[in-house]
Amino acid sequence: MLSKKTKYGLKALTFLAKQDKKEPIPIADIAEQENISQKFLESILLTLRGTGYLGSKKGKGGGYYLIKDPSEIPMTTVMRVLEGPIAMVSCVSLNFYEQCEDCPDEQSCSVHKLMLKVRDSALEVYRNTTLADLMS
Amino acid sequence: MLSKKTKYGLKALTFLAKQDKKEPIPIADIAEQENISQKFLESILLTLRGTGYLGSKKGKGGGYYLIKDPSEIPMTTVMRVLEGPIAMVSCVSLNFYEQCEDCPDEQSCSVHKLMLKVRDSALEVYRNTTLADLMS
DNA sequence: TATTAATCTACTAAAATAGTAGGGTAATAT
DNA sequence: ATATTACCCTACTATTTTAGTAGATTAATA
Repeated sequence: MLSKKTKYGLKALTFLAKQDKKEPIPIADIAEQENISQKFLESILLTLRGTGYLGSKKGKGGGYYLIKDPSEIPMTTVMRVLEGPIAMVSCVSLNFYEQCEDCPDEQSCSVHKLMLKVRDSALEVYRNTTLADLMS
Repeated sequence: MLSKKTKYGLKALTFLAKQDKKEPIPIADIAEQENISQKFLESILLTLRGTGYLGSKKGKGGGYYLIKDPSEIPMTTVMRVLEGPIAMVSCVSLNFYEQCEDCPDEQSCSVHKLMLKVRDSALEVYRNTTLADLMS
């Protein structure tokens, strides 16, 4: 299941992408519009800032805003930051690879075989989907 | 992340598929060979029996065995029984559909849009992969 | 200087995961 | 008849994740 963190993060990004003017939007506004706990959203946006796609400004007139065009924001980065590894087992993870401690041979492991396929197909979706695709 | 339940279930199924003779294999043997807690495996195999692909026999000479040919056992069924819905959000689930309580409009929801694509791609993998594909 | 709004730190309650431990019942082969 | 093995329960536990809440601090702006 997708975590609420990811769900809210995606909704917030889409909300920001939909704004006409690229002025900063306060967390409170996003939280209210998208029906998200403000404090929770606070930490989510902070996490998302780490992608480099999101900028923030303090003080009056401050808030969050997109740095890049939605079409330049692929879901791969967003999902990795919010949800963690795209792979369902660490032994097929590109960015978070780890050997399974109980697995004697990766090449002959049935779980490895299946999860490799699943990862590839998910990765293809995330790579070919940008924030712009989610706006319409 | 894939649960150990699913991981162990897949390993057990593959183990059974690899047997030359289709005689029943005791749980204890599978557990030992695949390095799985016997009690845990017990409950997993019981769950898997619900798919109709797995048979069991009590008493001496008893155990678990495949009813169908591995090539006729698609991962869709196996994954649904072990891991639950293939969809990452209930609003895109085929077998476990539920409306999101916080979502005013499914059609315009960015999460819905993305997760629909992810579900489709995962489903394609699971539908086109059978137990036979995991054996080699 | 006051206000606004992001940032940081710490804590918590509930649920899920991954088991362990132990009991008894039912079927079957020898 | 006995041993073996699946089946089916209950109950407990330890760890991790999830989804927050609360409150203090820092920075920018009017």
